[in-house]
Amino acid sequence: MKEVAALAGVSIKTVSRVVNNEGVVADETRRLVQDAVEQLKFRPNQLARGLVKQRSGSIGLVVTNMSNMFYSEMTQEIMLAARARGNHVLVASHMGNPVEQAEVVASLISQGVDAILIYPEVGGDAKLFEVAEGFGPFVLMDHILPIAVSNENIFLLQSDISDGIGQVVNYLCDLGHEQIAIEVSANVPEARRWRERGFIAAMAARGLATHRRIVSDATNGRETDCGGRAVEILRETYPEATALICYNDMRAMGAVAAARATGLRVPEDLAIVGFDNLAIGELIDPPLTTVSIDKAKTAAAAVELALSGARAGRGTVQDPWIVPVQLVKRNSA
Amino acid sequence: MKEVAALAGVSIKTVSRVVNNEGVVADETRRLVQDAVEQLKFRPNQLARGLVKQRSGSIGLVVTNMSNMFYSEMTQEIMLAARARGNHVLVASHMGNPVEQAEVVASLISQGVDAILIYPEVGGDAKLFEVAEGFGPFVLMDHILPIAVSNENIFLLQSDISDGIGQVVNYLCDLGHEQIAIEVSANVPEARRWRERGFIAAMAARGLATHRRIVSDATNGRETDCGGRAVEILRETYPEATALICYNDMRAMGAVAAARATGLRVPEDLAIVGFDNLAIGELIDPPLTTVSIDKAKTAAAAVELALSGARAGRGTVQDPWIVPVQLVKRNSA
DNA sequence: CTGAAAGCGCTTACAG
DNA sequence: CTGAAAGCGCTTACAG
Repeated sequence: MKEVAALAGVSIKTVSRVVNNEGVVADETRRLVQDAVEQLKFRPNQLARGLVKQRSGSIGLVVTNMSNMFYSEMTQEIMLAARARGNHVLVASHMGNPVEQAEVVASLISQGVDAILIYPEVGGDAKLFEVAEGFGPFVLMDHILPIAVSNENIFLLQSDISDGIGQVVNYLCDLGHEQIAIEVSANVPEARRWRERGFIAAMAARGLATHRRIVSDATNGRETDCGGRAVEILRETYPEATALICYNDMRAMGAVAAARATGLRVPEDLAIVGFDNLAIGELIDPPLTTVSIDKAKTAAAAVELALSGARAGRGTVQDPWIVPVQLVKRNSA
Repeated sequence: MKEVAALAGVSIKTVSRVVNNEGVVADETRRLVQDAVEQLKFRPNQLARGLVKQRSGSIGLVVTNMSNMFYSEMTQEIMLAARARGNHVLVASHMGNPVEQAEVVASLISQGVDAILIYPEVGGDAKLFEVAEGFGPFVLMDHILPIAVSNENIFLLQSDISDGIGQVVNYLCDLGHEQIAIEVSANVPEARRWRERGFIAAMAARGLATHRRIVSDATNGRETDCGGRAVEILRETYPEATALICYNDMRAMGAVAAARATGLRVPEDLAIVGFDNLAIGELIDPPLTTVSIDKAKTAAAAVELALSGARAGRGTVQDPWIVPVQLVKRNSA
């Protein structure tokens, strides 16, 4: 910038003005500066800008594991939404490890991100909030706060899971299913109840009391293996089940593969429903019946919260921002 | 830092010394400073540090589209490799658009990334190098330079595609296939030749001259649809083919789904082979035969080039860093 | 072993 | 319409 100013014969302040297109600059002066900028291939240093403006123009995104397609599809949408508003995104994964999660968040804050979007690992909240104290906006995605938190920098954005479960249950019941199992995650006490509550309520509304909860976390942490385990457990503990609602599409795909491997026809012997509406679900055999969450809309909301914080006027801890959800009927159920 | 210095009763330089664990500091002074750091929950501002050190501690990663699982799996590995060396990663996607690609790269550079890892869109090189002029390290992944470039800041890292194709061809030939088609991308002149050359050479080595190239880019840009189109085109133009080698796993999965939809059994009527060894390939029916690229090793190499540049001593334009590749035999061929 | 000065490349708050 | 000064939060290159 100093060089540009020298070449154009003006002060750096004037260069700053034309580069940022702010204030009033004489047309001729502007042209002079623009020429110098081109000639020197000058590109403003956003780091320096960020230092004085106290905002870096980048937001941090923390996911569990990018290999789970849900996160990669969401990441894609979040990148697009962020870029549409002139921001970058720094991604990191915590791999389901609360310690790693806290470190990664601390590191992102140190790096100067303006906000953090995170799919928190359940059980890591205490450490997380300790590390993020004083920082914000801090947007928690699809998360239920286990503890009362009164931090006006924390925001909540959730898909309407229990409504989704309700749609699934009604659909399965309409199909004639009466023995329905739901797969939930072992180390997710709150989220489990979230799903479970919706499930039990929806079943009760249809006059069904017989159902079963399957806890199937695979020790290796691979989502698809969890789905496979769910089918095994189902055969052992609840063989009369005719339908299985999986925690997400990755697991549902694992469940479909496992069912096939044990000679079960899907959906004739066992109907399987997923959650997330991943693109790949359309391609497997049979195409997956699932609950679609609007990823573009969710991403836009997340970026809105990240950039506007409290001014967004939504998504507070008291009143989470809920994104609606839609059943997609295909052939696995 | 100023506050910490005040609280500890030392100069900010001393605080800097203990925070960065450099130079010599008296034990007592160190303790004083550490206490102040804890009390104030001080976290060094990496932006400021980056400004003076002229390195931000983050590297940019530009992929085509995170929804393609190949990129998300690679992103995961790159994040891990970067973090292992204390770096962050800024991700962006160019969606196959050369203009967007150039903008995204310029923006990343402006943002102060220390290096850029990119899966370049073929045909966008001119614009890309113009925008990246003077910047480096600039690591091009799985890319062939269409033009001679003598820029010591540009590095090349590639999977050994043609060896992979060779392994596939030999495997298919051993299985008895003689009519083999390969799917390539339309707007990828160089990369096309890369694959094609390996393919033709391998076929010739087995004494086979009959083969066919399928160009099947779906207009909507969805990889899986490209694979579907490939099968359609194959039925129309080369029905005697018994095997199809797809450009990648996403396309292969689309091809499997399309084959199934037209009543073709895989692999009995049509053997299908992918490329990339995505996790999901194991789960579809039939499990995908594919070429595995070592993503962790590739990511480590990429980050090495990004951080050490020319000092890595490998991966130059004249002598690209080639990562070996391995056929994974499953049931789709 | 410790600190004062200068500066990284910008912007803010003024003054002219 | 334009510019000089101060400062964002650090580090570098010194001096003591």
